[in-house]
Amino acid sequence: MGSKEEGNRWQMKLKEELIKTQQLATRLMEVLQSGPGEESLVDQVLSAVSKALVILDAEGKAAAPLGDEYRTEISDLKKKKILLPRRVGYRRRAHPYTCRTILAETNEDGYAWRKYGQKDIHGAAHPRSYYRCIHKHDRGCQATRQVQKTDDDDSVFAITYMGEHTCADAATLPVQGPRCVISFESNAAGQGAPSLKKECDEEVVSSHSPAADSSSVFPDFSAFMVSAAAAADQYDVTSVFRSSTSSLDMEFDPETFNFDDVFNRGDEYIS
DNA sequence: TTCATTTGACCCTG
DNA sequence: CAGGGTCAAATGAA
Repeated sequence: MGSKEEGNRWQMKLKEELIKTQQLATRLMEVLQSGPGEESLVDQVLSAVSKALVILDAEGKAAAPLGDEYRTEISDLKKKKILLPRRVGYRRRAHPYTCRTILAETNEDGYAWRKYGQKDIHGAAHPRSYYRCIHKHDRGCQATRQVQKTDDDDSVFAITYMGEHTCADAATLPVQGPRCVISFESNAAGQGAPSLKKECDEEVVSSHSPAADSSSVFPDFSAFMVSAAAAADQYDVTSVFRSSTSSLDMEFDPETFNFDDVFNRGDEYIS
């Protein structure tokens, strides 16, 4: 095809355009001072562009087309840690979503999760597993969860949900929520409890506090209520619907109530 | 061959 | 610097 010189020219041009795009996205992010959705989108754009630049730089140095031979070379460089692009757009727990922790007998909740990591946690008997929604990439679903067996009971999972599913449809909606042994409430949620991480307005779902969004954790909320009540029959389940101790001081009819509304409003209150 | 999980390294926050 | 969250290559299962 073209000469080496021509190849370099289009690479330069491409790089120029990518840099321009990167700058524009950066400016856009500043302008937006945006909500999570837009910010994450801009992040993705920035990340993609930065990665492209890294690749382009690598390719450019070799000034050769991307043949298998060259790919192997890059792979080798990576192995030797000579060519390791810094993770761009890497943001930990940057999402402003709420966290909810429950205890459940199973880590199955009907959603499709992809495990992306596991860590031994300091002082904990069991490792913590990290899951994200399988639709993170194709639908941009930001929901993640952490699953860890409790120290005192191997059969009970402490599951922390972060973010909500934005991928929900008939194919992904769970048939039934997890069998919940018990769930807690930190009534300090929104009151700045010192133990709560700043970056995560942790809201621990309570059997007493259904007004907090339980639907994202247990889309089949009534099933959750029944199992929770069965597991802890000392709870006055009916009282939860009258509870005024929750962060959302409101009454509702569980038959007709729209949990999505609660969640959305809940976010406003929480954040 | 494809896809999910494992695992070690990277990176951020306190 | 330690601890923990995330990434992505390696590996294994279907």
